[in-house]
Amino acid sequence: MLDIKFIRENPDLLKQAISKRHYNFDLERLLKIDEVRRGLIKEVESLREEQNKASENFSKEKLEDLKQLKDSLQKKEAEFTKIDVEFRRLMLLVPNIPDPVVPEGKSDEDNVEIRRVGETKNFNFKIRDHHTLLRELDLVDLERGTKISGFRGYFLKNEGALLSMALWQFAFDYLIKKGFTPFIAPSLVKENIFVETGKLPLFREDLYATDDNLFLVPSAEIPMMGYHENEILQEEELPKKYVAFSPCYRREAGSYGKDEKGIYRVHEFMKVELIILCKAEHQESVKWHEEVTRYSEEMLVALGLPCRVVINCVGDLPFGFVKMYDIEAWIPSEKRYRESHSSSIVHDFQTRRLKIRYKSHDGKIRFAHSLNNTAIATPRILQSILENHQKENGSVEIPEVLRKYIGKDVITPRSSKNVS
RNA sequence: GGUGGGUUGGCCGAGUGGUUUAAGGCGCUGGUCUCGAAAACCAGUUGGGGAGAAAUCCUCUCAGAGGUUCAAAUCCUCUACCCACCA
Repeated sequence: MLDIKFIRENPDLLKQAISKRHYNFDLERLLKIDEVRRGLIKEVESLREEQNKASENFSKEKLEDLKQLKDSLQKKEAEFTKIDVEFRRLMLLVPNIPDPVVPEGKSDEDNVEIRRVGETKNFNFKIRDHHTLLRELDLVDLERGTKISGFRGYFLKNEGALLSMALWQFAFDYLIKKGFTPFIAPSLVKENIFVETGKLPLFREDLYATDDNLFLVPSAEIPMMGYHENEILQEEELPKKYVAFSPCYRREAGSYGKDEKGIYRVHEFMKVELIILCKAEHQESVKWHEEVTRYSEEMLVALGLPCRVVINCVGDLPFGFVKMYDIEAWIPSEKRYRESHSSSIVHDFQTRRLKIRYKSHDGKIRFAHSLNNTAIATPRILQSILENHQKENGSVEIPEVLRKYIGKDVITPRSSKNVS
């Protein structure tokens, strides 16, 4: 949510943002309602003042006057409530303003490359794609996954399971060294937190709901942003740097037919996510954004995965975000980079809804800025790891940094394994 | 699942319809005193909203929502959470 005062004072900026996003929103109507609402606040409050004063000097003779006063106050309050409900409904539909550097565009195809990191390998043999490697190395069971979970279901097994846990542990270890506090976050979360993080009321079709008014989170961003809901922090406490593991659930509505095979696009996956709460300055947000994006790149480099960073175009920029980078890992079989990470600047869009504030050194209370960034997402990243580290004989070398967690160097094909 | 008790400011805690502008204490901040500190004393100390150039004024905020009343921390209803006991 944006500040209504900001909207009121910068209607043109917001109009630009709305048209840049090709978003349908009647700003004039919001501004009109804001004006009417403020007029009603004034009227209601002056009636209350009158009533407070009259009640202090209560006498039985004036009872009839007081009753009339109460009556007109209640009518005015009802009028206000009606406008206020509409005002708040509209405020939840106002999108965040994209950073001026965000390029125009409709979909991820219009994202713009910023840099490439690492060298793509030239294989001097015919490479296997990750579907083949997963099958031959017996790392995933899609048939039984579908039997149990339905479409896009999967079981990770053998080194597929071990590699996943090693990746989470690797990401945790790496980020703890960078000063992040580790968490395991809840993945069943109340509706209001989804509203406050900007995932509702729009985009309900992307979420799994339960019968208990709880929703399954698409990212630990949701519970971790809720963590400090309704709190006032001290400026010295910032930045808050959190790294959280959680299962993630996405209905992938509207992606029928996309990536139907394999483990790239699934309904349930695991993710290590980091969030940062920092001072309410754009430069501070930018600084941390660049910083945490680099952490993710460094982890990919350590895993031996070439990648590139793209800046997402407006069409691929979520409703509440200001600026987003995707990091895409190299997929040798497709000869292209594919999204494995997202790193975003949110400014105070979520913290304003969540009422996460801090008291700054000048004594003012401000809404903190927030950022979120993928540290590692499994099983998606396995695709890139398996393909990039495959050898001619069909085995896959385990990235050096993960070996200590798994206790072996190479994953060998099932045929040469002693499988029970 | 059932019954009872509870939820008050940063913290503890008083308060059962109208001088409560929420007593008192602790903590914190500033000041006086002091070479400096402690103690003592004085003052300040939740957060939101509206009007205003500002000073300031008004309004809401006692778990949350609604209700009764001229008037609600206080009475009523519902919800959430905590504690105890029962099944």
